[in-house]
Amino acid sequence: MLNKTQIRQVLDTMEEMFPDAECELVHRNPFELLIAVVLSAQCTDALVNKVTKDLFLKYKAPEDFLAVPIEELQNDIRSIGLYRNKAKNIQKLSAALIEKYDGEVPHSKIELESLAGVGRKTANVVTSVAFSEPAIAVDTHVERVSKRLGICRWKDSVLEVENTLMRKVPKEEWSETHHRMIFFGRYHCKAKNPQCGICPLLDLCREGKKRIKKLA
DNA sequence: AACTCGGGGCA
DNA sequence: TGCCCAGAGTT
Repeated sequence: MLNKTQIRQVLDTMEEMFPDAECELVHRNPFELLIAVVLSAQCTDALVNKVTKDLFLKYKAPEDFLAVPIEELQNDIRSIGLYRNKAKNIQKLSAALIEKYDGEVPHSKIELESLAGVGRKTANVVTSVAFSEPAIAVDTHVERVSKRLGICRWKDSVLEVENTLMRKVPKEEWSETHHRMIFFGRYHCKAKNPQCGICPLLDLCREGKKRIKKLA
């Protein structure tokens, strides 16, 4: 297991590799952010950005999503995949916002997770990005990278990975850490073809060294 | 813990 | 073509 000093090195190196690692969603208001993140499940953020660009010209508030038949909403988000579930969730979620939260996006993770289509990761991202409450949303990239590097154990659950990261990373860096690890995982420490041969973190990486030895 | 939804992107 | 994706809900 990596100690705090080693994790410090890891994060600094990731920042050098991906200096621009930041979420484009930062510039949205809380409602648009929530919708965008719900839509982003199992598809790339590039695609989400493309779709939401037009989407938010038409739908600006929860009422707007309820004003159309579900087939129309489905069609508007069709290219994003999983669109039937997502359209249904967005209408349910919009109704809940109006009924329970006066049309506003709630701030607490518990309330957010009670909304249709919003799970732990989405709630983390929204509280972190929209309300500046520190959080580390553990997705597949963060989990894989943490396990390969030895920041946590292989068999750790998502929740354990999250707790370990929160314990070992200073709170004010949780949000950046999340984005750095995602970029690192997506473009470098890939699930299928990790770039261990050219990885500046190889010396620190348990799995990477194993992998290199195996290839040799 | 495993399965499903699903079109787009990439090899 | 086939495989995977910045997930959540259900069984």
